[in-house]
Amino acid sequence: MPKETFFHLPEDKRNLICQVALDEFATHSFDRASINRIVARAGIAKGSFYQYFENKQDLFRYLLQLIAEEKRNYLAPVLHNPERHDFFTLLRELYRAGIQFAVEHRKYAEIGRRLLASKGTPIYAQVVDEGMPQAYDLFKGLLEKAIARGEVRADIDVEMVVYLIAALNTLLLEYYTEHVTWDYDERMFDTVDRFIDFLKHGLKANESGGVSP
Amino acid sequence: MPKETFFHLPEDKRNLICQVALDEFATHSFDRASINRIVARAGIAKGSFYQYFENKQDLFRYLLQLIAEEKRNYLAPVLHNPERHDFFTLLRELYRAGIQFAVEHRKYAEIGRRLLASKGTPIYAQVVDEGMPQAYDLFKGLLEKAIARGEVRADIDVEMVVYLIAALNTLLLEYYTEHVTWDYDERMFDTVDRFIDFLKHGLKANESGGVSP
DNA sequence: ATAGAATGTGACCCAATGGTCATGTGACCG
DNA sequence: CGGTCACATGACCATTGGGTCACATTCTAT
Repeated sequence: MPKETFFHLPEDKRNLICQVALDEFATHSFDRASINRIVARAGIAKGSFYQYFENKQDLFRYLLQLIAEEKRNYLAPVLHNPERHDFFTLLRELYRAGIQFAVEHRKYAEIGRRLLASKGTPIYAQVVDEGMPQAYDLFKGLLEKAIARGEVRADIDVEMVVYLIAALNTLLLEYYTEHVTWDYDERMFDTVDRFIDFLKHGLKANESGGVSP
Repeated sequence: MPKETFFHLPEDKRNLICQVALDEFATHSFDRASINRIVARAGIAKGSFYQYFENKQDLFRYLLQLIAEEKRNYLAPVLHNPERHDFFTLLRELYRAGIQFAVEHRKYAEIGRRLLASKGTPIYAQVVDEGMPQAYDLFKGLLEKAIARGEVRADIDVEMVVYLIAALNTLLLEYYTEHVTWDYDERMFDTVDRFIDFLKHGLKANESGGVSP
């Protein structure tokens, strides 16, 4: 985490450094992100950078923290009282909130995506091990309750489905932003609904000859 | 692609260089893979390396070609006569073959995974743009035929489902190798079947109160 | 005004990398 | 045997990066 000196800086200078760094990490993998470029763009001396942050990873962790905090603002309302929704509606809201966060914080989303994709690199091992179990536990808890309430089939492999639901979260965002749009509008609701429909009913044609659901 | 000199080498020397390079690219991202390490481990002079390959990317592309050729051996039998299977059985076979390839060629699988995950890096843009449309077109063709034959719901968003089916291919492998095992045995059939079941029927509990399918 | 603390500076350090190039070696041929 | 060609060699080059450090400047308190 940043040193005291960083927090002594005027706010606009702090923001500038963070914005420049966010740009850099959103544009390049961790390995290719360059402190030389960051300091040049932020207009600070390189030595000063090390007065604010321990090292490159320290900066990166700080940014990840900012990102996580902001994302929490989007997810918290949905998770405020999960019992008020059935499982699929809750999932729909979680996915929707995730997309809203991403389209309103594009750089944050890209940094998160790069981080997840960096599995098998040193930075992943050093930074990621914590946040994942929480997300898994959340989905698992929700799924088990939904099974108990009869909303979700009881004959599924819970671990596998938890894994899928979490992964589909990422997939949905990627599909929407790469194949549909970066706008937060009707199409987003459309796309999320189609994903949820797929999750509910699968692909198989109904054998009675009618349309599935 | 490699220079003539590479193919003049004794076969065992060629194989050694390839094996060492495969190790390197399976262990590190493209950016972190080091030619210095490769030549040291292969016991060749660095200058010699550049007599065999144009540069790092040339070597990488050559390895990718080897990988693609080997993978084709696993997929070709399944795709030999797709009409003999219904859509879900065909998909099951494709997924199964993909896992078999991966567990029998672990390094190849890891290199492929790293490459796909490297979206947003220079190497991805330079190497990947071709292979993807083919895979998409394949899945799309199969899906459209399945819809026409009444095996798959006609009310789905084809583009989206093609995207999902392709992505689930990767997810299935990741889930199996990280959460189940690297062995090619009963559990693999089990896991694939559960994935296919999910694809067919989704998660929603059957409203008539019985078990879904 | 002055001293000390806090902060700013950028040249430098060291390591590592991909790639080059002048030279060396060995096989082959006439 | 000498010349030529194909290949091998590893020191070198240029660049880049993360991080350091001796010095400079600014701020604050007395």
